Amino acid sequence: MKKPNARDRILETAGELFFQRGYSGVGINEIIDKAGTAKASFYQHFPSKESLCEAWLQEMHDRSIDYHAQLLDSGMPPRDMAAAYFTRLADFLQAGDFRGCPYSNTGAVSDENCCGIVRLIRLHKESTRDFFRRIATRAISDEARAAAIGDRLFVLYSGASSEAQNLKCLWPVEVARDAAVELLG
Amino acid sequence: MKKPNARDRILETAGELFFQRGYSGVGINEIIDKAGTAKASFYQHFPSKESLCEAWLQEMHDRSIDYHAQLLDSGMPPRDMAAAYFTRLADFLQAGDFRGCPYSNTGAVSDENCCGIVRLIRLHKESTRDFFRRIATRAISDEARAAAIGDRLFVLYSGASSEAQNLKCLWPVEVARDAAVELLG
DNA sequence: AGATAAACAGACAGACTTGTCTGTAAAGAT
DNA sequence: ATCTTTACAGACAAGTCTGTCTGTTTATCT
Repeated sequence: MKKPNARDRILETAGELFFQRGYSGVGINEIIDKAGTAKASFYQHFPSKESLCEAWLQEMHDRSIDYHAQLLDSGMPPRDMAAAYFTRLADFLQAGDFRGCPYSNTGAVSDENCCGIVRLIRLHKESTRDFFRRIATRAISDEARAAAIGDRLFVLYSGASSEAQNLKCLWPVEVARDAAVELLG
Repeated sequence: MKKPNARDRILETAGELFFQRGYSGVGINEIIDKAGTAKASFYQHFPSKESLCEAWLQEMHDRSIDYHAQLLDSGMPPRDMAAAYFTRLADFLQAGDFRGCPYSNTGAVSDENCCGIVRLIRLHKESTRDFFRRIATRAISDEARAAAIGDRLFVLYSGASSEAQNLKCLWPVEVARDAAVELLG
């Protein structure tokens, strides 16, 4: 019987619900019901729904940073790294019912005054761009060309997530993976 | 003094607001206020908010079909067609305060039971994919290869819109355009 | 002029939302 | 044993939302 503290239960439950139905599609009442906590407990740990969202994005971002570092340290050739990344993306999307990128989805419903959320989205996106640039740098000697190819991989990755969500299918990810392999091969 | 009928005013106002702040971020009361109509008039023309959204998506889709046909009939070489398309996308995003793709943004907040909306999003995305495949077919003789490159252009296009929105900048579109030119050149 | 259609104004219902508040129960620490 | 922290339960405020309703005004057509 897992019984972590209330904060962790809230964060985990909110993460699942936010991912599945979007930040604006889930209310606090549902979160605390499913997490089995009282509303007062919620507001003891999070000053607002927005700050809960920030904690969720931050947690995913931390995990993403770990994964990027792990992949870059794996010793694989860059082409295989990119292929592994896209294969994992395909698994992730399929497992999550093609809900796409949580950051982009959250960004689509948060206006400019949610500056904490917007900041985290931008942070994560820039860090993912940087990850792809690092991969490209290992495959391409010309520095400027490597940066351009890295950005290209990043754009392909984003489009693959987005269209897999819209079309509820996997081919955009496969297309992006093939393109990435060609660009790095 | 333009004074179209109430339905047109509602549709135009809703279009601007949906685009700017997202489908779920705009209420009917605001729409009818800004359109200068009564609520009863709204429900005389649209049975629900969802059907208003469908009318909006349909209208944009029709315009998009026209633009695609016009571009394909322009007599430009395929590489220039794609370049023109991405340049226009950049203008569109900049003019609209980097709000990204209305279809993807709407898809991010509509669940599966909004089946009319989901259908239109899928329709539009498939039609855009088809547009890129047609461009690729004119530049690449091998049929299978052309289809694959067309899909790649489509994924680049989607990623460019999405990341231009997230990062509030234009470089993803420029990256996608350069990649498209390379793929077709 | 009289009939018909369309748009007007706006109250209202019912169900949601976030966030605050009061009070209670169960732990662990000194 | 008492004190403090943490969590529980849930009512409540104040506002939002969509959609329905009654009734009035304006315009067009015959």
